[in-house]
Amino acid sequence: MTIREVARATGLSVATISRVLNGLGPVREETRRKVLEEAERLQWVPHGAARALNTKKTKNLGVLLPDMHGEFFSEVIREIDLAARRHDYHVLVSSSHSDPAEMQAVLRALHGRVDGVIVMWPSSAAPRLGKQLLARMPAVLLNGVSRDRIDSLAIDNHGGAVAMMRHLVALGHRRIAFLEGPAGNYDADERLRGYRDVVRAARCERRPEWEIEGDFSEESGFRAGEAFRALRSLPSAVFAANDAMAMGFLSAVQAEGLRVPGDLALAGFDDIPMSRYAAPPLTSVRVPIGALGARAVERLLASLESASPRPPRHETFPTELIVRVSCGAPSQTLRHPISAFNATNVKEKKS
Amino acid sequence: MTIREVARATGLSVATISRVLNGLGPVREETRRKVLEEAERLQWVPHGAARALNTKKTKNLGVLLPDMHGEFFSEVIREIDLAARRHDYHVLVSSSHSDPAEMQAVLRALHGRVDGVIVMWPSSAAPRLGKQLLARMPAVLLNGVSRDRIDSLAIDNHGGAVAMMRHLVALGHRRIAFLEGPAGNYDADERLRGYRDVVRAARCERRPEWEIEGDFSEESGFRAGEAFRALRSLPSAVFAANDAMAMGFLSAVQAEGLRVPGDLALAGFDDIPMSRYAAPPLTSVRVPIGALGARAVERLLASLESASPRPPRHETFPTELIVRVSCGAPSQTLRHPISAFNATNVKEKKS
DNA sequence: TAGCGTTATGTAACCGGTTACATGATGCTC
DNA sequence: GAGCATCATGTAACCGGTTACATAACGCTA
Repeated sequence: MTIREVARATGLSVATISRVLNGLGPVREETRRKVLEEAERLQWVPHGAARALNTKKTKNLGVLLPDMHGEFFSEVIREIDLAARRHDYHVLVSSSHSDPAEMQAVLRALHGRVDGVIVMWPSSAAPRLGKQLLARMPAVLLNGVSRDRIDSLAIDNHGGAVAMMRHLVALGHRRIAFLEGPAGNYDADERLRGYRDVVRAARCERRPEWEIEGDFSEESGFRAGEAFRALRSLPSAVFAANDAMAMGFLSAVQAEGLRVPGDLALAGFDDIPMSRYAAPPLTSVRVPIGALGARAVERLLASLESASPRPPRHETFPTELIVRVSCGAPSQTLRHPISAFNATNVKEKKS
Repeated sequence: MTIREVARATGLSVATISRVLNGLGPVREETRRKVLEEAERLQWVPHGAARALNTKKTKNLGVLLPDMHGEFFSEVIREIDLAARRHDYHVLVSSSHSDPAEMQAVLRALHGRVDGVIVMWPSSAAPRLGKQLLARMPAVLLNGVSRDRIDSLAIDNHGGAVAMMRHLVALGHRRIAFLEGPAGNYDADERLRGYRDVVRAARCERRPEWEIEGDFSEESGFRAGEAFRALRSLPSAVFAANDAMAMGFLSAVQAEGLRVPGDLALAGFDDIPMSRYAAPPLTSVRVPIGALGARAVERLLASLESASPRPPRHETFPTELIVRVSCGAPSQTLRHPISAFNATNVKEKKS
């Protein structure tokens, strides 16, 4: 079933069929109706690849995600898909990439299948490779700051961590441990940096053993919780780099008989849905996942649809402190504004 | 940068370039090397749409998901993507469909963009619409039994629910409430059916108010937990149709001072990662998400690659009872075998 | 050295749309 | 009624690959 068959069935030419389909050239109302009727009757749908070949627009967006699990990623995909569909685009995902070379291979294979890509690559090594990888394809980096001339969006990880630490300090804590995310992960590193900045600024007690290793998984949090008792000096609060680890940690220390927040304050990051239902409900930092995905699509489409190349922009999304009872404070929500919220140009630099 | 430019640069014809690329016809080793070198130097990658147009293979698979959140969907996508990539396919997702008409529209738009689709449509209404929707595109139904001639895969929801109920009965419970999933959802309905079957078979006490409404969300579980006290007659156990609701419910009843499993046994379904870290760890029914996704891909590719149409098959995946302490039993794992595990032909019927 | 099979490569049609340009019909003005 | 603008439609080139078929070169045998 091709456009030519529809043309034959209606006694018109292929050009007219195409015009009706795309609402372009002038077409008599009667002709238009006849074409639509016949197309419907023959169940004809234009062939995506054929169309893509000469318009050079596939109406597909690629989404590349790192090798990680969890609710966070499903939310991002969901929001991206919703935003894309509003603009008549489809989403091609490729998840679970651990290694730059593999990602590059996928990126090449995407030539002619997508019009642009949204790349989420939280490895700190990303910026250096960004330019080489993405030079030939319009792209938006999600959650990895680019030092190249590529649009990018990020969460204010540092600001969120600082806000949480200040909250803990305000509650009187000076002995605060940090449960780290995977080394080399951009989000994890930024959150750690925020932790350290406040530890220094607020003259908190500092001990190397209070920077505990983790990898963002519930299990690593659980293991950290099991090992917690063995610390030579116990902190009064633990700030986990994400909620999943906080939940695992919570489960382990409660099994050991520790009471939260009575004996120990606990805080997380991400505010996943489950955190509200933890026992006790978990104080966390909310991350605007949906807004992030939608904005990435907007940005990408804007640069696809504008003829002239636009200067790359970097945008940081603010986070929000969600105070529940796991740190002993009364439940409330504090917005945490950051100065860099409005889009700011990244200063260009030679490659 | 097209194949013709590579041809010009090497002094060869486009046919030879194409042959080298696809490893087809006979090519001199020296020629092959020259082509590959030049392609690399010019950064040439074949154009997906052009290729798709005449091979009639896009090497893309579509995945249509319903309008639901949560870890379950991200796992399914992940596994599908991994399996697809092993076979050199890409995955085009379209999520958040609530309405058959909308889904049909997307399905049409996929013509010429994908070679086949994996459809997850847990609405009980799906089977009737399946044939009309999917007649023109190779498809595998995930988690919705088809009464039409379409391949399908499903979880043994009924068997899993029965196993859990028997476990509760074996622990001495006769007053068991069920926290339902959304009405019309296939998984939810099957789990409810399993609950009712055991209630009847084991002569459990029956009360209409013990079939509590829910919609699979944490929040609906939480609300059910808040309302729990108001029941005129309290059950000794609650079986939630999924873990997310169980977690919400747990949070609410614990806040009211109920002890689990002391005062009340609680069980879930899905065995999401978080369930292991609940306090108390949640007894649940494990669902083989990964295997399901991978198998769907295998099936779809098999029917794409075989020339002759193959008879549609329906396959049910077994579940596994995961016993933790939320029901008061000692922690252990029971496999629950079902008779229908091996693929069985769905009997064909006239449409 | 003619004849033939085998191997390496070239030529051009084709996939199913879009669109620049050509053509034909119609209505309006003077 | 000739000239011209406007509208509706048709013709055919083109997008960038693949592949059937043609051709050229080579080696081998009789």
